[in-house]
Amino acid sequence: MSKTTVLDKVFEHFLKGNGIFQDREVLRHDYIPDMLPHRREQIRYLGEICAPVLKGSRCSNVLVYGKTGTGKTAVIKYVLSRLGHKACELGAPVKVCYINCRLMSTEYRIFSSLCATLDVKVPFTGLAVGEVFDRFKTGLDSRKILFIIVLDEIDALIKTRGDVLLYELTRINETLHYSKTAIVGISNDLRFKEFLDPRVLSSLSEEEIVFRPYDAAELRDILLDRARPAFHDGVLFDGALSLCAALAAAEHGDARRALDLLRVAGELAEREGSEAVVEDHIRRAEKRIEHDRIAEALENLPLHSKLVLCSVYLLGKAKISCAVTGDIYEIYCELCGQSGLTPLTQRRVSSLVNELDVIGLLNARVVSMGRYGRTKKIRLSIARSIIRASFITDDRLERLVKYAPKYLAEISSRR
DNA sequence: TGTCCACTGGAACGTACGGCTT
DNA sequence: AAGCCGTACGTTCCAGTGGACA
Repeated sequence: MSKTTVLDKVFEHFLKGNGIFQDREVLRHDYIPDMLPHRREQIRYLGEICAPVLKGSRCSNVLVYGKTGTGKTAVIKYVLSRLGHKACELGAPVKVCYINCRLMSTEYRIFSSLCATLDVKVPFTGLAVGEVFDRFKTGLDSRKILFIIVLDEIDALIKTRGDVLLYELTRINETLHYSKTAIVGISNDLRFKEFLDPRVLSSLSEEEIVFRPYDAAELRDILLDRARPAFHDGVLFDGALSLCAALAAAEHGDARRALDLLRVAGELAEREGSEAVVEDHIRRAEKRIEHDRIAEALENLPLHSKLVLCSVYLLGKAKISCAVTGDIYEIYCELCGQSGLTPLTQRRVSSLVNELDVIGLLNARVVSMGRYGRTKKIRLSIARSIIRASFITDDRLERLVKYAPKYLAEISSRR
């Protein structure tokens, strides 16, 4: 059968399908609905905090906390978008800039993105950060506006770059004559305040709003609200919806996860030509999401991280389930030799192991083995089959996952 | 109780690179 | 074209560490 025929059939099947979805976009996390159930209190409070800008005064800086999928970003975008409309009606000079600090990982990018909102031109790279900050300040002051800066995932900024940028931003009003700024910081990490300079903290947290996790019943309401426009009538079984809410509630009440589950389950049902989304679809969606997350992480790893992971894989395959840094480094060096690469230093490999631990592909724990030294015990935190399946498609690694390192025999004889 | 192992992890520094300003 | 800057990725150095063992 030619490829075109196969694809034709796929498209035909899709077009003829009974149509599970009415509008699947409603289930994406960046979709902001007209109603945000169970967040009335937070919406009202944030509205009260921001309202002064409509009368030309600066509003307080706000820190917003809550775990992922508790509606922080949605509420803030919702309130600020309404505020923007109202300001427009009244002719109040208000401008809002939303920045995700994890995506804009450097000070330079953050300042240049602030400049972009104000139509101040700065090069993509090449200027000193101080220079970009000065251009931002001058540009802002000349526009005579109230500027609200939303810094989402603000904890990412502190962990990587310290709080110099926040210090500068919180002090900026002292040097502005005609414009004023307010900062809305959003954090998933409740402990992030501990890392802040006290001066920055006191200025940044003039107001605080906490978003507690949703419980299963609340998640159910949210899903119900979204499912109505997302699915055709009678397609979604009640049990499936409840299961979805229960699974997400078990994982710290994450609405984002609940929506993902529902969307993927719908897509599974659609592809199968099912007439309804049932509990089994939800369970399979859960597995699919986890599998995709890992597969994507594996695919995007740099080569040396893949070699480190491959070393742990080979140790696991040889029934050495909990290896130490030294073992892994020996095998990693062997694999480098096999690939004609110069190995990185053990120090660097140790950092790579930590990075793999953070992503959740490895589990690394520092242990002391008495007079046999202090090291890290490292094991895989994902199934070996996933690694094999991913690496086998990579020309450089295909041979290595089948390789039998000489060092393995040495370890086995030692134990 | 002191020694010693096998590292850990912080800090400083080096190199390559892309892109801007002068 | 030279100089400067930020970023990414790496090396080198070294003080610090927890606990088994003599």
